[in-house]
Amino acid sequence: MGRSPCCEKAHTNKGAWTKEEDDRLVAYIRAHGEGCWRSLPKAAGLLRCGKSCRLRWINYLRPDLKRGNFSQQEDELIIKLHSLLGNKWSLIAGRLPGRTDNEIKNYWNTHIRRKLVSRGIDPTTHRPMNEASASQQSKEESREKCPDLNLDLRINPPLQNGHE
DNA sequence: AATTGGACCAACCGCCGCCAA
DNA sequence: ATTGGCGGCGGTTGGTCCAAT
Repeated sequence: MGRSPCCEKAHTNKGAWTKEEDDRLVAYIRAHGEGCWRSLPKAAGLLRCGKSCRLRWINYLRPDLKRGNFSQQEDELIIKLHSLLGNKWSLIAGRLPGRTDNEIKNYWNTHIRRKLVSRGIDPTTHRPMNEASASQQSKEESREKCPDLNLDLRINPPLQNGHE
């Protein structure tokens, strides 16, 4: 038997969020902060599963989100970080203030991947298409190529926005 | 004007690691 | 030492928009 579902699916909404649901979620988190996602929906009066609330908040409702087009600098940074970290979107997002892992993942898949391919660069290995091998070595090389990048990755405490 | 195919993006699914019991 | 619940992550899907035909 698999693990039990994270919530009572029969009593939860799915799909796009309504304005009212957004308002409820924002109001609740402003008042109580990000706490236990599992119990949040009930406490906030939402017919959603906790995971859905968390995702909506992190990817869309958080007040510190930048949104809008990616700048050229962000573009280059994502490519550099991806060459070093691979598909570790959350780590990459941690280096781009105001951007979410989901947003970066989408942006990578729709824009950057194609851009690299059109340049003849393999988006997985970050090497010219005709030398698909030696990906491990490439990581070491790119580390040397990007000494400006602070790769001392660490976990920071959550931003204290003083949930107004 | 209608159709269609691709691009984009929000949201879901399923797995994994951590940690408390 | 084991187990089950939870949060978090990456992959994927599905709906919407828009440009090309």
